[in-house]
Amino acid sequence: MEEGSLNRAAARLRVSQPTLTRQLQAIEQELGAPLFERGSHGVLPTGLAHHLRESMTPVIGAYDRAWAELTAHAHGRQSQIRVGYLGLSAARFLTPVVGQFREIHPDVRLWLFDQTPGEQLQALRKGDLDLALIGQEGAMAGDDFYQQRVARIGVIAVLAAGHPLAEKDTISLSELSTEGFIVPAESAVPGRKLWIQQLCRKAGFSPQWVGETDSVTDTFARIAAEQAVSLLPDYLLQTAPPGITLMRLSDRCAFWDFTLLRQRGRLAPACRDLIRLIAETAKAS
Amino acid sequence: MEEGSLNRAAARLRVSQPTLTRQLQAIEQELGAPLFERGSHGVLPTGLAHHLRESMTPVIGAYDRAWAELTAHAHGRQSQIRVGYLGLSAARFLTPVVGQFREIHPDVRLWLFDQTPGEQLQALRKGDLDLALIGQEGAMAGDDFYQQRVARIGVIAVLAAGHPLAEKDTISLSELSTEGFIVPAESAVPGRKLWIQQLCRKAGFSPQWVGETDSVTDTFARIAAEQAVSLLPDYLLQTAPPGITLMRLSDRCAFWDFTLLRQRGRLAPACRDLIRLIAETAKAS
DNA sequence: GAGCGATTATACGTAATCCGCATAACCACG
DNA sequence: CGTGGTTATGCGGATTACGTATAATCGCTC
Repeated sequence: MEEGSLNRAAARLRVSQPTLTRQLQAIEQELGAPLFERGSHGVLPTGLAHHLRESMTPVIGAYDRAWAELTAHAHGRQSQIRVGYLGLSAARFLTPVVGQFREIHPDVRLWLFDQTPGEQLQALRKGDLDLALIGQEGAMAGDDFYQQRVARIGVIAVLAAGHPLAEKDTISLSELSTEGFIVPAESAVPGRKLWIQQLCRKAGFSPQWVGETDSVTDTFARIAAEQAVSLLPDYLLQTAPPGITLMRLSDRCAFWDFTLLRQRGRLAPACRDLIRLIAETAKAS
Repeated sequence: MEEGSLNRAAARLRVSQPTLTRQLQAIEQELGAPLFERGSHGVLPTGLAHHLRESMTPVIGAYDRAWAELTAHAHGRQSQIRVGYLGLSAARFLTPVVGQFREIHPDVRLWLFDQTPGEQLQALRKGDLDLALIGQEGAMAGDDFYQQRVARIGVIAVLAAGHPLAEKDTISLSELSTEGFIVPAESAVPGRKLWIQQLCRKAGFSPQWVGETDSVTDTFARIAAEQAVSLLPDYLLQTAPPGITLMRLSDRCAFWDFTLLRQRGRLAPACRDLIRLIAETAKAS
């Protein structure tokens, strides 16, 4: 259209004139109508040609931009990192890291999403997250993502404040063998029930389930109301609400693995730095 | 990504597995990073693959929609017709047609653009118009568009109300031979000056130019102020403002061709109907 | 531990595609 | 009626792309 002549257009496109003629014929045949009218003076665009240019120019632009973004990503120049985390773990593991990371990579946008482990896994599967910070329930993800243990932390028992065991100084897992356990729903925290089950098995008993909840707040409320118990990772130690007593388990074998899941594939430098910072912070604490 | 296996994906895409493997390798090489991690269990998508799907899905969707629209256009199923017209000619030639057309093609969107002939030509060249309704200045478009004379109408002289010739009953072109002519700028109405020049030549004289204007309103104002004259198509006969007298020329050879320009290429049925209606209306009036 | 079933990667021959050169056909203009 | 411009076409060669057959690998089961 700009040259008004297949000859000149072919020269500009670095192909021969017969080639361009045939390519044009192919498109016209596929469309079902001519794009140019030929004459001894050259070619004149039809309305269809104008229409094609108008509608395809933005498509090509969008493609080029997307491709540029993709190659940048492929070469490790990531413009954003999307991290999912469990709200209550952020204070200890994530908050201190954000500032340091921004200093190293001020041009990389850091998105933080407060999500349950179940939501994080779903987001990873959809490709909406690059990194997920969850407990060892990450094992439920199977081989779909890379896993890395960031820290191994203790376990605390959750008791109603008036519970007899709440009066003691220390508590061991076996003392909970006759209690009723409350666990979060499998959809919210996949694998948590299994984890408690295995812990109890090590302590020599099989836990008795008395209910499922949707959130930590809900867990606390029901434990206070129903005199039930549960087990949680110990970063929640300082967050006991009124009516709830949190006690660290004395069992050595009772631990909770803080796990980082990341999307498969090459690790961008920025992402590597972020993971390093998180791992260091977790180890130090 | 949906199948989790090159074998199953190849079957779905109706190609052989080696072919799909090589196509994937080609894209990965061009990107510079793998899209999948291979294993004996099948393939697992990397973060880059997720990114690619996220960014390319809308591009492909936009392409498909644009292509569908294009083939529809190519097969004559046009969803819109964009018509440029000269504001003052609409009442006589275009307004009556719009209603009739809407009855025949209620699903075709009719866009009407009030533009000077110069703007219309420019819009045609950009592909922003399908049809243009102008005077015989359309000849200036050269071979870029199809031309069709819609009607041949008379010419009127524009005189200041106090002008001596304004007192007469009839007027012929030769009586204007000593007057000063005002014409619209070439950019606004290309060819108008040439047309007047040729008319005067037929009448045996060469017109004397005293100024250029940007609009009909401006033309009227300057003619009233400067006692100049001009020539216009006679559909403006009823629109004389105070201080202006409009008189039909008695010369038989003085006429103005009302011309329809249309984009090159196949003529869609809806567009053909619209043109037919315009031509009939013009002929009847 | 051997074998089976599944996976992806590679080798190779063939078929199809695509390109450029040469040339034909056409037109406007002088 | 040639001449310089245009686009279209025939043809040979090089490249590409595909499918079949096969290799290499891995996990699972017996």
